[in-house]
Amino acid sequence: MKPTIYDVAQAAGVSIATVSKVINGTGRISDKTRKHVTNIMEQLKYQPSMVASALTGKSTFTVGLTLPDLANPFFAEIARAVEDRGHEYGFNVFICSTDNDPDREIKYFSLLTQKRVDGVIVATRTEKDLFLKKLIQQHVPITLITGEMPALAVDTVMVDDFLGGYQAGSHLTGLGHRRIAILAEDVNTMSNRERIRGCKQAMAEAGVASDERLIAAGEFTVDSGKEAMRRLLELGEPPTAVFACNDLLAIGAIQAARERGLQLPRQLSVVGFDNTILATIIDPPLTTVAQPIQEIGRQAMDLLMQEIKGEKSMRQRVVLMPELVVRGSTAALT
Amino acid sequence: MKPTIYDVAQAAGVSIATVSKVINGTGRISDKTRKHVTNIMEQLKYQPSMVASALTGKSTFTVGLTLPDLANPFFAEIARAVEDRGHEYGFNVFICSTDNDPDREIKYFSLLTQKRVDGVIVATRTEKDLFLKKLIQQHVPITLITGEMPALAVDTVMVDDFLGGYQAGSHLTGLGHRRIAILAEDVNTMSNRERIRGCKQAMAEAGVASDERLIAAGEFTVDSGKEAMRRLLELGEPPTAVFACNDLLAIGAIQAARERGLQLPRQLSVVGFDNTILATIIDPPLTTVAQPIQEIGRQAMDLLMQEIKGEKSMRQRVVLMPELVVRGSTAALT
DNA sequence: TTGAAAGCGCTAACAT
DNA sequence: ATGTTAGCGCTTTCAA
Repeated sequence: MKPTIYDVAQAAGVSIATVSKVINGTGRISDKTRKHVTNIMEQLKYQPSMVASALTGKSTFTVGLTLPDLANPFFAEIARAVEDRGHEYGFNVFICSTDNDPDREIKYFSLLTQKRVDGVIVATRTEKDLFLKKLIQQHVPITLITGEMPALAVDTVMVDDFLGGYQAGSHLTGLGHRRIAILAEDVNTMSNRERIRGCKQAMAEAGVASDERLIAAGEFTVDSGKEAMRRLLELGEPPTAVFACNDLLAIGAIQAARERGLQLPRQLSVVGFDNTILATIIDPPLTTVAQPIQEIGRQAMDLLMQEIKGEKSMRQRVVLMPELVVRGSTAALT
Repeated sequence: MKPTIYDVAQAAGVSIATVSKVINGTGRISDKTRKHVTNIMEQLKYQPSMVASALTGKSTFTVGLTLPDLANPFFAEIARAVEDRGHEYGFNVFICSTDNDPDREIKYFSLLTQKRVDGVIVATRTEKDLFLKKLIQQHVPITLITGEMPALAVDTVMVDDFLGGYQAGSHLTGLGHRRIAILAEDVNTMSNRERIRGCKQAMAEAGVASDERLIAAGEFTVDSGKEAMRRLLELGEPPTAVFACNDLLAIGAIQAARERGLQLPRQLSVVGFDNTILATIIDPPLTTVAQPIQEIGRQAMDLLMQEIKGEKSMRQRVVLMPELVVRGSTAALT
């Protein structure tokens, strides 16, 4: 059996209280006994049980991270960033891919709360924010990322989607494009709506009319982007440029264009969003609006930690700036 | 405060023992009280504390997953597969990216054991298997994936790397290639060694000499592959085909070839390994040796569960078959 | 069929 | 400076 605090107390000839104190560095212990106990602990390879200590009211040093799909490179990168910052705090993270399935969300919700996680970072968003509301109701510290600005008082870190869309739009209009299509994951998510709005704003400022027929929606997949682009290319007057609301869609668009025999970027310019590893892998390399993924993970964790430690009474919203990264998938209209 | 079993007992007018029994479906309880108690629990939104129950000797329903880097698409896909199977068992998974850094490994080891995880799936491998040995020593159930065949009695699920290499090699020689380069992540990992050996075997059988100067090693990154390929292309008699031990390296090779102005696959054939999402995104689409990622995750979890439940005395090694997926990055030598 | 009570490994007053 | 002890929320004999 694993040694307990009793075993080390006995072996050291002290009380368990003393051992507890040297473990936690609390109370006043003579240097001598401290060292002695420390030695014994090492000898016995003693590992304090966090489950026992959690039961006494201390935290579990565990947080949950819910996201749609860990296999999606964007979320994988987010998860890594969150994990890293968590690790610095000595926290572990439970990863929870929900596939946007309410049933999975509920199941994970129940597992997380039963395990008494100290908080959860939510990168999912489903109908009516049911998951979120349940968490709030249970007073679980939360921070929201990758998302909307919900009608709920919750810590949030987000990027300025409008600005990102605007950057994409200006880039394209600046290149002379006037028939600009937009590919969204789902026009109903606030982030996508804002990106679209930003893009349209840039177009309007450049005197470019936006054509609703050039706005297509789908899912967060390459195939969805490809399909949508195919349809757009069949239009009588096809677009000369596309702004896709994420890299996966942008890649689908590129593939569809290739399929049609178009030369990129000469005959079609494509701008993505996210700046995942995929943007550097596709040919031509994707011009895309970069999200500061590291920073998102870091800030999300930081906010959550403050919440957990009760260092903060006010909820806050951190808005990070996106940045257009110009690569080879965009060119001046010829 | 969150309601405890006492609150439920009191509200239901029964003892905590009774409540415990209806929670766990143990003992004999009359249908009437069972329903009554169940109602009360719902009313109070009672969630049994797994930390308390874990303290009484039950398991934590938690496992750890160690991998080099969650942001690497291959490992992200592995993680997702593991998570999914774990979820079916009602388990959560702690993700632990180590960057192959022994310090991080140790820190995670200590966190995982202190939290009394029920087991860990290890997809990392570092010097001297220190991490692994520590786990074994602590009697933590383990299963190894993505890896070697260690000189340790541990459950393992692996793919037949030799066969995978052989498939890649045969494909290339079958296409008429005779100058075949090999890009490895690290010639010292057993899996890479086996892949190389398999490829060489296929070459030998086709009467193709293998040239040690055409074998390059690097890291598990695109850049590393690009760099290695650049050097190979500067050789007096450059290769006409490359077998890369993973998709990232293969992509680097493709990019280096492009950089040189080579037409793919006409002037250079490339075969990867893993069949990650990247293989379908790169242009030309990558011919690659597919690892059955879902199956790996599933089997790993299954083995671990058996181990945890003590249903099995023997350690086993499950060997899965890889499968060559032919796409556009390979062509007959002209 | 139900309940009383002892523990699981630890923390935190409170004594000494 | 160190020890005693009462919990933390649950499971599990063992009685009733």
